[in-house]
Amino acid sequence: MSSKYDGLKLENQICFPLYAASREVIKRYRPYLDALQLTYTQYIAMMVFWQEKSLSVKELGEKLFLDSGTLTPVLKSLEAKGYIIRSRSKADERVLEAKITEKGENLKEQAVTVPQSVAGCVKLDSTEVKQLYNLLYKVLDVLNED
Amino acid sequence: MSSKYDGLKLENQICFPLYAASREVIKRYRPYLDALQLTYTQYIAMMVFWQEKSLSVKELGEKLFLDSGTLTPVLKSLEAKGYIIRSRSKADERVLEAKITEKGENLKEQAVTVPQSVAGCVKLDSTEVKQLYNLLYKVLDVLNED
DNA sequence: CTAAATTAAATTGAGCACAACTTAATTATA
DNA sequence: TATAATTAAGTTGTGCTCAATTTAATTTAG
Repeated sequence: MSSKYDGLKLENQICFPLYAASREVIKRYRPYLDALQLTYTQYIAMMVFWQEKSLSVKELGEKLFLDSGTLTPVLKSLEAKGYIIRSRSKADERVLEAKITEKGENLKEQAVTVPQSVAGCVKLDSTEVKQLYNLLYKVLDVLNED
Repeated sequence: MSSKYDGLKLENQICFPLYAASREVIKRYRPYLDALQLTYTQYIAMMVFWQEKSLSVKELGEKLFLDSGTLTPVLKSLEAKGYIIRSRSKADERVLEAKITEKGENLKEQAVTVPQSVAGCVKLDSTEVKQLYNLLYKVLDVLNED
């Protein structure tokens, strides 16, 4: 039996399992990230720095889908821990460049086991992971177009 | 060329697109929910009340994957708006029962168009939505087992 | 060249999300 | 049946997340 209210059920809105699964997976990172003294947001920022070495707040924000309101305190915290250095661009004083330090590079060695450890909890086979991955990026790409 | 650090790339961790897509989709709800004077968390709580009419904080928390630390202020806010009433269970004074009001029921009429409006932004076809749905619940079910 | 528009970060304030702890009620056990 | 253990909510404190605003630097147009 269906009604005009069916769309208003939790189990009929894709957005709810997305939201719940996201939080539950992030929770699984916590014990491993606690050992590194990183929050999840600090961790994904460091993942970008391990690849890019140096970038502006705006560039980092585009990669993480976060704005300066979120990133400014996260970057200050990472700088306080000694993993990055923040400095104004000489070419354009509006731009803040964040650059990974030697200490930040070294942290990569300790972080390298984190993804495998968490992957063990999720228990999708490689085909399913690929499917999920493609669907999520399809959603992200469309929403990112605006 | 692959390295032992490949797992530490954003694009190789399922958790990142999950986190980013979740936030981006929720952002699409905002304009519609603003019109109802509801936040997203208040909205998913109301979705449960539209189905269940009355339940305890614990039961609601199990459905939403949220604890009393999050739900207590959300429920107080919904009560302040007149959509629910909170009262202690007579059978067990520890339990707080939250019950939808007439006004809360009426809100459903205004909310009924929200899911369709947002679904339009996501742009997955019905097969893809079903796939995504199944994969997300698979992740949730496994993580929920502990 | 200068005023207006744009841009990049930072700031502010509201509302989660969650861990850790507290309080009060109920249940289990010695 | 005392008391110990457990349970349900609430409280507290930290850290996002985001919208809206502010500040300062740069670019664009008149």
